[in-house]
Amino acid sequence: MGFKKRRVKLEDIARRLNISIATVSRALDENPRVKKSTQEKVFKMAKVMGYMPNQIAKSLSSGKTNIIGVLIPRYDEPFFIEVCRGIDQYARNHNYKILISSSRNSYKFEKENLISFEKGLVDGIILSPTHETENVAHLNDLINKGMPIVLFDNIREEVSGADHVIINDEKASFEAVEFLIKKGNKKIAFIGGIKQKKVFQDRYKGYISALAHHNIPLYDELVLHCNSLDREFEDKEILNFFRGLNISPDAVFACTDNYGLLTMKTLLKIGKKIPDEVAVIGFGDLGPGEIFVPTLTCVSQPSFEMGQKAAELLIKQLNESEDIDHIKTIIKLETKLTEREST
Amino acid sequence: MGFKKRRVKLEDIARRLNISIATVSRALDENPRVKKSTQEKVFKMAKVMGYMPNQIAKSLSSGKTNIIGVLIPRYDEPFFIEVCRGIDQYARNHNYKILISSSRNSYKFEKENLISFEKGLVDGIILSPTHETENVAHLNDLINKGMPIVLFDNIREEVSGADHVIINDEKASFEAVEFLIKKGNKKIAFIGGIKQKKVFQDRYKGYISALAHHNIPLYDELVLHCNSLDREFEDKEILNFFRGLNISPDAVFACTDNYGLLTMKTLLKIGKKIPDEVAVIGFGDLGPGEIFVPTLTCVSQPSFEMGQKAAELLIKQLNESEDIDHIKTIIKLETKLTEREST
DNA sequence: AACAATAATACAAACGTTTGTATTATTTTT
DNA sequence: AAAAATAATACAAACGTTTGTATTATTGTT
Repeated sequence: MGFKKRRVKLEDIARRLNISIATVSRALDENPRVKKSTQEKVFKMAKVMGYMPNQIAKSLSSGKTNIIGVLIPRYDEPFFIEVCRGIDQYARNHNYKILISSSRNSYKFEKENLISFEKGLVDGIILSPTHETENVAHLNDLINKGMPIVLFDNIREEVSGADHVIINDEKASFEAVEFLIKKGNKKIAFIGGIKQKKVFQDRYKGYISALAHHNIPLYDELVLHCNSLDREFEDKEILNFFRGLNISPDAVFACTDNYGLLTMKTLLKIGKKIPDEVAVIGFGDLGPGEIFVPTLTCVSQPSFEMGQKAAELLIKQLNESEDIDHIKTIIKLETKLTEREST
Repeated sequence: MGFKKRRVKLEDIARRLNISIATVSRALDENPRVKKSTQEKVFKMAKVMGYMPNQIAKSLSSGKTNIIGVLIPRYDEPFFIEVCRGIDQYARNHNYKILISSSRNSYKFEKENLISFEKGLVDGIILSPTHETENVAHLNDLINKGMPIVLFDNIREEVSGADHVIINDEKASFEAVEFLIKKGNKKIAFIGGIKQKKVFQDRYKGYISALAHHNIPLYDELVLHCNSLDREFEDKEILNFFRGLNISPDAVFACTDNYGLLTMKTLLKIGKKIPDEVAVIGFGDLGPGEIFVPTLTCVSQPSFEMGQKAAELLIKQLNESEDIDHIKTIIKLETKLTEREST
């Protein structure tokens, strides 16, 4: 004891069997160029000696790591975790692993992380750019250098060489708000997220156009764009919003599950009955909405599937010939409205 | 266009400057062996040519990847994500990245993932073994091969060479139950998790001994060990439990946040008032308990810190001399009871 | 100006694989 | 039994770094 064993390598097996390294390598690959009986000897010896291939050496030699880099804005958002699960599942089934990083909602960290990915650890990248990403030059650069990239969630259309996986946020919101309208609601509040994010812009557009389409007036007072990046502050922001209202809404369309839950919590706190006095719809549908009392009606977003699709697109890119320009693919997934007790 | 650019490497810089690769390498390292003026030339040229070091080649040469493998039983458990956040933060500050995998609560996948880690991609491993892990030979093997390992959460004391990061589950539970008792409750239900997990065993022990210590009878009927591995089934399991009770509990000690929330939801559904008729305590304290109405009193577990500590222990191991046997360290973190509306 | 001391750089092996080409061994053909 | 065809294996370069040692260039000393 006391000494870490030196790893056994191809050379060790080769020496023990008195054959060349190349033959050992090919034998383990079940390459037909090596005789069946030799192959068996090699396999047996490899097992006896506890051989474990060195992935790093393989990667250097092959130029592939079989690792997908995943960059999300934050960990504590079930949506992103669910997307990661989807990526992970698809990737694993196709012999890829995933390396997850968080940009912590910061452009600076996003760039840093991408640079670390660029150092060759990763064959391709799936990311949701942060809202701070105004300039997408770093992404275009990376793509020009030949790095396959897939964007999801907060996509940036200016990024030309990357595939996109999205949902139709505007349509989904339109339908959700229309649903509220058809239930007879006329003073519908909007709780959005960071304005700079395309998803939230689109959800706002959907809200606006649903109102317009049904000739319902839009009250600016009933619109909140949450700016908090942290769970603890969102809470307060929403409470203050509802406390400060002069118009009393009869429904709320919230742009995330969490906003939906916080809204319900706030409404209950100020003594409103849900759904009798105020109806609430959330967006995302990742579990907690089902636990709350009352349960939360949601726009159900196929998060897991988004991850799978993103991985699928990326792996497809990875298998494309290197000397043909990639043709951008955009996948738009369907949402549906899941009605529960809050409406 | 149409061709991915070949990456520029040290050799390219060397050729352009008419110097040797070794000098370029040392220059970029700011090694004093190279003349200041040369260093500057190299840096400039590296920048001009867009040099990006090849991490894989570095790793092969150095024998270190600066990647920590993290293996958790499931992604959709905020506790594990929070631990990962902690690991990530500490690791990143110490120039390590993390590679997260999920064993999906299966011994088979756990082994598979560990093998993939063993292939040299990872300098060390942090893991929470699944409840299915009866035999820890695979862990001991890995440790004997020299792989640094830190266990957290569902630790296995039989694993001798690995550090542990844990909380005092028994004590935390004892205190939580005692808290309920001191509030005058006498029929306290217990909602536990998978019996095979040490954490749940210990929480159960704490429950038992708190009752015993205060001479409160233990009703087997009031004890549930949830076996569901999936969110959707936990729900039903708990509902059925409460529906089937003959004794009506005046308090519930739930072994996770989620069980606590599901308990509250169920109690509200069957018309109980919380906390007036039934008090509820959860375990973990990772957010959702604060949103629910009423908010959930919890044993607060320092999940993020557990991750940080685990990373700290692992990185310490990684820096230990290779020819000295590692001395097992166990870190026990403190919990505290956070009182909210449910008690 | 010759020599030593030191600074700066170059050379080459190593990390553990893969893979194209060369070589040797075996089988087939005549 | 020799030549040709093919099967099996060995050799060596490559992947992009790092690093110990050898070499060359520069400076200082007398």
